[in-house]
Parts: sequence; C-alpha cells; structure tokens
Amino acid sequence: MALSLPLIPAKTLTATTTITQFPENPKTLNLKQCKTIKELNQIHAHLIKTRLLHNPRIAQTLLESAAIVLPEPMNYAISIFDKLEEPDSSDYNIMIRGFTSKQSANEALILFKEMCERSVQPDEFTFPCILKACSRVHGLKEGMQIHGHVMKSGFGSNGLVQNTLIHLYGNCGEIGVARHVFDAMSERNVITWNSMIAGYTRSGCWEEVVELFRNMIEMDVGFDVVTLVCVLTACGRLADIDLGEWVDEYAEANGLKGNPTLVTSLVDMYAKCDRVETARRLFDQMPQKDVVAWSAMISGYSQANQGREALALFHKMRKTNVEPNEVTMVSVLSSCAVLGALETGEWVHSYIKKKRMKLTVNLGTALVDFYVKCGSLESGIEVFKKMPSRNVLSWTVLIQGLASNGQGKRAIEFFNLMLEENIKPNDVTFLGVLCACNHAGLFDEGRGFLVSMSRDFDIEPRIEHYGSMVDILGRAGLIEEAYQFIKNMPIEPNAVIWRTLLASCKIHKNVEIGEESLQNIVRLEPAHSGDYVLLSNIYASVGRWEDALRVKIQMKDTGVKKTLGCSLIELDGTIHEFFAEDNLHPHSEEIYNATEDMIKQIKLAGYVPNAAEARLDAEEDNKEAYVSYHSEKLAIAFGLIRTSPGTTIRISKNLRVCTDCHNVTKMVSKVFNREIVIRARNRFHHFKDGACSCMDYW
DNA sequence: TTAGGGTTAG
Repeated sequence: MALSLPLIPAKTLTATTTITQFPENPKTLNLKQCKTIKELNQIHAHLIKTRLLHNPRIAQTLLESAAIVLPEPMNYAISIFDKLEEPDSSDYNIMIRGFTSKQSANEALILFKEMCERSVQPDEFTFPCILKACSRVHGLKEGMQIHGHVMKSGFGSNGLVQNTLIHLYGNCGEIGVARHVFDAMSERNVITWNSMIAGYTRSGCWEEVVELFRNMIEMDVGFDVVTLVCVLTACGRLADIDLGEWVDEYAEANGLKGNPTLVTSLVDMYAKCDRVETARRLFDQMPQKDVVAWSAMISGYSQANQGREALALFHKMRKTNVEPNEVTMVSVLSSCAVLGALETGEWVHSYIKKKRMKLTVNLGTALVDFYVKCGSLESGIEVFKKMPSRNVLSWTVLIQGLASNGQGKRAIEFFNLMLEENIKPNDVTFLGVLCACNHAGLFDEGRGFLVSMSRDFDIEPRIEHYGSMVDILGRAGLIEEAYQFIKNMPIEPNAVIWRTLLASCKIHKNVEIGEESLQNIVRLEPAHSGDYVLLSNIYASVGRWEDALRVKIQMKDTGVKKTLGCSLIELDGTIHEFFAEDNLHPHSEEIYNATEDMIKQIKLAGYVPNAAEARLDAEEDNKEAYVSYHSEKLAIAFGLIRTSPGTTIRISKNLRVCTDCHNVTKMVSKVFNREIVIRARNRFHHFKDGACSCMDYW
C-alpha cells in the first residue's frame, strides 16, 4: 500500500515549540487526546526520532489514533500499519474498525482476508468488527462465510459475536436466520434483544417488534432508548397510539425527551397515528432539528394528506442551514403528486438536479410517480429511462400511471419489458396491469392476467384484483356476467366490488342490478354518499324521476351527507382551491363571469346542459345554474383566463367527474383549443379536440 | 479494543 506520511520536518520540533509539551516518559502519552492531524504528526515524528516506535504497544496506540480517533482518511493509518514488523490480531482489529467507521467496509474485508492469509489468528474482537463491516455493505455472502469461520474458530457461542450476527442477518433481510441465532443463544442481554428488534424494524415486521418488546418487559430484561425508538416506529406503522403514548409518557417520566432521535421517532409515530398536530408541537419544541427530524415531519404531513402543509414546511426548512436529502425529497414529491402540483414538482425536480442529489431508486420512483400522477406521462417515462437502477416499485408506478391515464396498451408494453428484464411483478403490479386492460378494453387479456398471476407468479388475487375484473366486465357491458362473477368469487365481495358494478350499471343503464348493488353496499357500508348519487342518476337516466328523488330523500333521511366537490388548480406555483358554488376565492366575481362566458361559448357550439343530473342536483329553481358551478367548471374557467392560449389546463378533484362536467370539458377543449387534464378520484381524463382519453367510460 | 436506534414512493 502506498506510503503517505505527512511528516513535519524535524527542524520544527524545537524544544521550545513541541518537545516540552510531552511528558518525560513517552509511554504515558495519551495519544488519543490528539485533536488534530498536526498534533499526531508531531508525536509521530518524535516517536521516530526517539526510536520509540519500535515498541509495539506504542506503535499500536499511534495506529489507533490515526485509524479511529482522528476523522482523517485511512492513508495515514495505512502508512503506520505497513511499517509494523509483525502486526498482531489487535493491530488488524484496529485497521478493520477504522475502515468500517470510515465507510470503506470493502477494504476492511480485504484486510481480513490478508490477515487470514498471513495466518494471524482472529481473536474474539475480530469477528464483531469484521461482521459489522459486512453488515455495512449488505455483504450477506461474505458474512455467511465469516459465520462459518466463526464456528470453526470456536467463537460460535460468544455473546458479542452472536449479537453482531443477529445484526448482520437482520440488516441483510435474512430475518429468519437472525431469529435462529437469537433463539439459539443461552444468554441474551439488552443489545441482543435490540439487535433482533432492529432487524424486525428493518424488515417491516411491526407486530414482531411489539411482541418482542412485551417479552422484554415480561422477562424483566430492561430496555433503553434504542429499544423505544424501534417500538415507536412500529407503533406508527401499526397505528398503535396506546402503546405509542405509553412510550411517550415513559420517556417524559425518565427524562429521555432530550434525546433527538427519540423525539424524532415520537414525531413520526404521532403523525402516522393521525395526530399530526401533536407531532408538529413536538417538532417545534426540538431545539436542534436535523434532516431526519425535518423529513419525518414533512412525510407526516404528506401521509396525512396535508400536502400544502408539507410543502410549506419544506420551504421553511430551506431557510435553515439543514440540507434536505433524497428522503426529504421523496416526501416533498409525494405531496406534489397528491396535490397534482405539477409546477411545484417540476421546480423540485430542478432543485434535485441543482443540488446534484443522487437519483436513488426511491427518489427516481417518487419522481416518476409524481409526473404520472400529474398526468405528465412523457416526463415520467423520461425520468424512468434515466434511472440508474429500478425495482419492482419503479415499474409498478409507471405501469399504474400509464393505465390510469388511459394508456393501457403502453402500460402492458412496459409490463412485458419488465418481465424481459427479469423483474418479478408483485400483487400491486398486477393491479396496474388489470387497470390497463380495463382502460384499453382488453377484456380477454385481463382475464388471462388474472389466471396467470396465481398460476405463473404465485400471487393470490386479492379482492382488489377481483374488483378490477368486475370493472373490466362492466366496461364491456357484460353486467349480468359481472354480477355472476361476483357471486362466484372465492372471496366475500365488499362494498367496493358492488360499487364498481353500480358504476357500470349507471353507464349501461341497468336499473335492476343497480338496485341490488346499492342494497348490498348499504348493508356493508351505510354512510357512503356517492352510491346514492349513482343510483339516483341511473333512475334519472331512464326517466324514473320519482325513484331518483326517492333515493335522494332516502339519502337525506339516513343522514348520508354528500361529499363537497373540490377542485384544485395550480397557477405559478400557487394552488387555488374551488368548491361547488363557493365564493371564497378573492376573485370570485371574475371567475363566475368567466364561467358564464365559457358556458355561453360552448352552447354556441352545441352544448346542452345534462338535464338528468342537473335536475337531481338542483335545489328548487336554479337547476341549470347549480351544475354550472361545479367546482371543476370554476377551476377550468379560472385556468382559461389566467393562462396564455394553448397552455394545458390541469385540474385535480376529489370526486368522480359528473356527466355534465365531462361534456363541458370536452367541449371546452375543442372550442378553446386547450388540452385539459383532470385528475379525478378514480382515474385521469385527458381532454383534447372534444374527446376524452377515457372514451366516455369512467 | 467488542455489539443495537429515527425519516422515503405503489
């Protein structure tokens, strides 16, 4: 190995400058007190000059300072190590630890190999050190070889070694093997338990984390902050607020709230347990917030569907000197995706480029997901192609994105490419594939995929897959067959399945099966307003006005509240929110005028308001007016007056698009020569030249 | 000299 000794010239070591600082007997030198490389240089030079470096103990202390105490690169330590006449196991241990702690675990492994070749026997500390190195680089294969070595060397029942083995296997996803080592141990300490719990945490086995924690308490093992951090993570994922609060109280009572990692875990737990305000309070109280704390709070908002708060917090973070990392950006992009905030997300994308952040699999996938969820398919595909590596999730978000945007055939092409690249699809991938078949009208293919997923890929279809199949049949107009399919399903149908059928009944005007569907839905899930609206619309569409009204009244009587329609449009990075008939917007009057204007113009081109739905939605006299001011119409009109001609208008809304709004948007796309993308509750609609990508089925 | 912890997309 190359020698690079940045020696201070001997002449600087004058009695007045340096030597006098040393104690008389250099053996008592505490080299670990060296704070800088310069100090170490001086001592090193002195030891060479006085020949004390030939003393192995002194040399080893120097080595330890260079390799472990100082944060310098390993070159210096290497130069000392290479000069050792006969390095023993403890010298090797120091070097292995140094490499591992300085992120060069591979070099640690090379050195261990060299140690074995030079017949230096590993001691009880060597194995924990080298196993930690394996763990760092997820070197399962190397770790297993060393495990074999451990057994041969007789350290198989050494507690330290076993703890590190648990950590290694847990860290490499071999949680079963980790548990095997754990179960075989005769004595376990807190670290043993924590290593096992940490492994379960890493593998997402949240129930096991809680179970082990309860065992720890029952068996009186004791626990510490590390245990609690893992338990809190599990509480968040399991939405176990009771245990989470218990941990919080324990931490409070035992003065652990000063530990930033623990508080970050509390923030995460509260946010995931739907207590975002509590999380924010804790977050605000943290005196020092690192990137993980910020990311946890941002992702808390993002997951609680509070995208605007997430973005606001991200902007606040940018004013501090804490640099966001890839993980932060994943949550920020997810918020943009949920909000449909294309401009903001595009800005985030350029920010990622400017900061030269690594396009990790997660970050790349989040970007693809963001673009396709904003209906910006080409950008999504471009990012996807540029990703240095992709996993099943990356493919799945792309397939789902293409499918929900009405590009079913293209989605299936990507699915085939995925198989060619030997990426194994999972259950969610198949949801995307079935969705693609649905939107592309690929009826036979859909049926084929449903069979294939269990036969060829060993994935049991879940209720969602059956639901997708019901949708495929319904779209094809095979209502009766869809009904029989539900009856013969191996799983008990839920409200979603019946709702899917109900929606098909609406399109194909099948009153009889529609009625039965609603009965089933009401039985399973009484308080869902959309179903009543759908049935009511079915009656209306076949002219059964009294029945339609009866359903409306029934809806009122049973206390089912209609969800308020809400549409969002982003202009110059600001998100504007509209509710049906609202006048909350500061430019309300202007927007209403624009909406009237828009309707007037499309009427000239032949638009006739949809009487059926208008009639039902209307309160008394102002029948037409009511539908005219559905939230997406207001948002589109606002988009028309605030963007330059030809610009694509992008809206996201919380409900399905109603028939009248769908007609209006088609007409607007033609009359005003605009592409309009509406992201609705269940799918995307791309309007262009008077037609929609959903082919009028949604 | 030795072992364990928090944030991320479908």
